[in-house]
Amino acid sequence: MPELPEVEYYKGVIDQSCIGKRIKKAQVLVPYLLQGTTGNGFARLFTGAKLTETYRKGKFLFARSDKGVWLSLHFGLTGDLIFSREKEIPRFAAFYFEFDKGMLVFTDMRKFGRFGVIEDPHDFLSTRKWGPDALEISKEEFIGGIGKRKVAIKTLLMDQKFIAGIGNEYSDEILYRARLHPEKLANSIKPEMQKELFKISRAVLKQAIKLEAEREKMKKKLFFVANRKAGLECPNCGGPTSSLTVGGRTAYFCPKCQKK
DNA sequence: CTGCGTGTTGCACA
DNA sequence: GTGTGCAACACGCA
Repeated sequence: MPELPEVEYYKGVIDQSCIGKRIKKAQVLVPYLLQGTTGNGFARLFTGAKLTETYRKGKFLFARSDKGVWLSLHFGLTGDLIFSREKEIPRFAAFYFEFDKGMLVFTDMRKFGRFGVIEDPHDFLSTRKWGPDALEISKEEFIGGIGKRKVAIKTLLMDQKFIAGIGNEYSDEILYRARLHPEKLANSIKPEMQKELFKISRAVLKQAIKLEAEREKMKKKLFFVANRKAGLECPNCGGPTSSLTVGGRTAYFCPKCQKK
């Protein structure tokens, strides 16, 4: 679930509720998901600290502490970040920061997410060879990449080393809007459509951010993000939607509207 | 009970 | 180097 728009929303959660406030207590509940230090080390590092700024790239989120390190977050499949004013600790909480009024909680039911302590986000990302963020990549780089890769366009859009931030759901939405078949080879896309695809990618992500990546709000406007099933009525042609495995992932699309 | 899945990594193979 | 396919991670749900 958490792709670029969701992570951007989580960035806002920290920005609006946590920046500049003293962390009264930091606690790790699922050390299995923690990287770069131990549960105790993490607790010691953040208890008494203040978060000073956040930075998102692709599906990664970072928050700087005034003690000179950064918190790194990756949401995996089911990671979630909430600011809660309740007393009890939410189910599946992996760690929390307690503030004067409320707590920031990272939950992850399926435990594919990760959190940790790092020195510097840029070093961290460059060692993993992450590509530019989907909202920051230049038109030239986007088009250049598409032109020379002989892979299914869906696979390329989801390739984090090409562009960071787009996952299975938003890639389906982008291709639906561009009327491109998910299996169409990237290097077979015509120049006009390359430009169009660049525009549409940005538009889809920005629209989702505007809707706070909320399923309910996206239901009508981002059809394949919110509706992941075959046999549904395509909002455009009324025909049934279909599914296909592309690059090991399930693609939902409309076979009538999206041609190779 | 079986199969499936929103993400990433690593590895075998063509 | 390029690209593909799969397994693994953990867990709820249909």
